[in-house]
Amino acid sequence: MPELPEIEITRRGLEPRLSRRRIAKVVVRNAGLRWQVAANLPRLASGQMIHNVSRRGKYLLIGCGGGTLIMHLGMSGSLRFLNQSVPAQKHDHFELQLDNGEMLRLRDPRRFGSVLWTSSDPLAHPRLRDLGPEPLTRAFNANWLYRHTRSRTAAIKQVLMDSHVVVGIGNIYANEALFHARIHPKRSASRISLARYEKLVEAVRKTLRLAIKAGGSSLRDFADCDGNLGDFQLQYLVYGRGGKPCDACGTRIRQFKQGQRSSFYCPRCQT
DNA sequence: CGCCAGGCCTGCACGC
DNA sequence: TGCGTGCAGGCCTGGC
Repeated sequence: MPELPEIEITRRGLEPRLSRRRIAKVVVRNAGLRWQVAANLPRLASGQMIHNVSRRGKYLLIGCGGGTLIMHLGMSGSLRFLNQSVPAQKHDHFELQLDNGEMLRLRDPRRFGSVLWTSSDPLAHPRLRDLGPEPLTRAFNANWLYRHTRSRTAAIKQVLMDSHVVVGIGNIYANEALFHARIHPKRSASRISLARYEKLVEAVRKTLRLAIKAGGSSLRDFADCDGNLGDFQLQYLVYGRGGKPCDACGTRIRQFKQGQRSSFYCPRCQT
């Protein structure tokens, strides 16, 4: 489900309600996530005071006094605050019970998500240390993209979705951003000018900001940690619109497979 | 039944 | 030899 906007929406919901709370108990109902949840994680995280909730790419970082809980929502994960008396359902795999009777529960039908614990610098964790810049910071800019694509033959869409180049952009937002930048998803990344990369950087930022503002995209099951749905799917200009007319010129939106993912573009607007 | 779905790691083959 | 790179497969469940 979640790309950067959805994770950021989740983070904003978690921060005020987790900060300065103590983890009373950790419950692992099903350790079989993307990576097996470590057997000692409940012992390490229990009793910890939570200081802050941050985000790195699509990873949520719950910063505690003695370490950091790192969570990834995979394709189908979502987090929800519930009263501890609410019974767990089939795909509820993990929960943090807090010292105020509240509980944060992870639901993830496909189990591509993960829950990790590190007692050292979370940014040095093997899953995080090689990640590219955050797209909403100045470290992500046209020069960076230009430099990193000189020797690459890959298509620009696949480069945008490569978390070593830039984090947080998944299939939906890659499609949408390329439409805004008027760049064909199949265009070789090495054959894009610096000027066009300037446009693309702005398009990525605009797309992500608008999505965050709309509460993210709720296609099937994404909801924030209070169960509220996002609206951004109503603003899609190409994603999921194969065969429908382009908003800008009326040409039919085309769809094709690129690296096993669906790509959508307007053959007239995007070159 | 087959295909599709918001992610991303791993292993392999290739070319420099 | 050792890389960076590109590509396919795999992990899962659910919905159409």
